[in-house]
Amino acid sequence: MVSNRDIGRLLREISAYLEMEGVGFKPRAYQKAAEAVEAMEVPVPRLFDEGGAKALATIPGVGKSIAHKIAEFLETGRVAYLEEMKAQRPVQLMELIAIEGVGPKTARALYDALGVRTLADLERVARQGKIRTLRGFGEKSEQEILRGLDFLRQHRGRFPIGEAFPIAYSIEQRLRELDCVEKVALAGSILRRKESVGDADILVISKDAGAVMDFFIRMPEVAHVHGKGITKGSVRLHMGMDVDLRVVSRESFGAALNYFTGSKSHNVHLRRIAQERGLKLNEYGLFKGKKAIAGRTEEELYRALGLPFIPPELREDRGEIEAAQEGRLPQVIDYGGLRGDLQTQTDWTDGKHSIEDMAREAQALGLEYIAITDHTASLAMMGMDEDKLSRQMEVIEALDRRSSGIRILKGAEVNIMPDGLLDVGDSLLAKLDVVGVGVHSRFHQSRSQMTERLCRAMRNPHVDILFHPTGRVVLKREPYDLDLDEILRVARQTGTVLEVDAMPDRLDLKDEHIRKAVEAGVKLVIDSDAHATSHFGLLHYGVGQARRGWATAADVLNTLPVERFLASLKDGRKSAASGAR
DNA sequence: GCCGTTTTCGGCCCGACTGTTTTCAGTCG
Repeated sequence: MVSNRDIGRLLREISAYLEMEGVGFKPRAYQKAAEAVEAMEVPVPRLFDEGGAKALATIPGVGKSIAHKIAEFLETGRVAYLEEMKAQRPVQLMELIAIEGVGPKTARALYDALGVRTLADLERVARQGKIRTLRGFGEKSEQEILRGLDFLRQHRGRFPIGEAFPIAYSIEQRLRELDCVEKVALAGSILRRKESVGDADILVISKDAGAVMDFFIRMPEVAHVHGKGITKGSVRLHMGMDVDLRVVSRESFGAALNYFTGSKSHNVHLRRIAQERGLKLNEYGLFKGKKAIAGRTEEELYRALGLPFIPPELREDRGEIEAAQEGRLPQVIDYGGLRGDLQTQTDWTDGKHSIEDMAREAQALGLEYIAITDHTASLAMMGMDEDKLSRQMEVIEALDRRSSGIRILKGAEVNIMPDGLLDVGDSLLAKLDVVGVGVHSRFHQSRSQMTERLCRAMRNPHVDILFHPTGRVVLKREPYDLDLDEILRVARQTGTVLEVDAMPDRLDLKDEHIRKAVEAGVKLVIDSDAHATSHFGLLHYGVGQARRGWATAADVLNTLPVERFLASLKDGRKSAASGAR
């Protein structure tokens, strides 16, 4: 089953190879087409089934040529055009450019001069000191590449939750529909909502294990079957991830779910507690001697151990068991708990859809308010200058007056300059409902510079929210070097809200940072950072992340109705005074 | 390769930053 994401990836790959060849403008066309495909609500394969290549060409940014390549991909699983380019320069380009600082041109230079085709080749020539001898490269670029390789290696074989979850979820849904399946559940680190996972675990109860296994290993996304028995099947998917399926008994379901969900250290701790009570805990149940005293459900299991149910997102043995024993386990925020979204981009800058479309979709998903936060001027690629922002504010006001059922707030994603000043003047900021600020350049400042930069921005009395506060990218880039304690102190002092960016490749703040923020009494919001209507559906990743950070609804301001939300922002008194009340 | 109330050719988000140069190419957002 080919997803829009798969097609997007294909188009990006073609774009990268074209860029490596130094072709002009085409890479950009494929890039845009990839973005459009990924932003589509309708599955592109269905579009193709119903209307052929002609229907594909109705996608904005997809013309005749790209439509035919998508069609070829859907029909044959490959694209000759891409294969030819690969034959021309047989480098594993997507792997190589996954390293930060390495792009298609660098990959080409390394191939042409040193024959680098794979990450292993790259590491070898870097260690041999050959890269620094090339024209245009030096010692620093060689070090940078080695650092990038190191980072990649630490995360090898891991998949961002944004890739792993949809596939696992889709498999779970299909298993659920089988007649022979009584119950099915996702387990493992996906259930714990870890930001990246190594594999997917799925449990089922079934009278006909053989039939379930047969279905499982014949799913269209299966590339290789590692093994298939009566209770366990294991496959490798085309996208590289392994999925394990286990058929368990009704009596053991809760125990198995607990065992396979982990984390390992959480389980070890639970088994120790069982031991202290003269019990034995394993994947089949909780036993007193030979007699099972719990195991059908996780609730039952925890209760028998003298504990309240501990949500999977908390099971890292980071104090959750002690908290549960002492009755101070937090009531973490619900997946349906958000009423608003405070970071959305539209076609006024780099978003795909109009303000109206975004508002309509947000409303359809049950949100009560959204802030439109397009980029500001100094983002060279696309930002709005003050005139354009002013015009947009008028448009938003008019739309908001006309709309019913959803409140549309005037906002901006204001750029924080290297010195901590903003690229929009205070008088205009004062007129916005929601001012978000973020860093988009000069990531490599010193720790003290970056810390002071963010603190200075937060001290601006109009700044409400610090967007994606640490700049990290899952499996690709560590947070900026900054003093988080100082950031939290100033956030608390100034009443600045920190964002949990729900985009699955950002998930910024990290879970441990959220927990620190919660402990410091700093308020949070969870935002989609939507650049298309389909992105509102990603908010649950942010909620999962917040749950991993022990955040309750009270810690997350966009669980509030809109007026109370606005009133709890830094300049809330202003809003409350001027707003309808 | 795509697109068009400046349409079927000639444009295509572009500036900051870095490391390498001594005027620039590549990457990033």
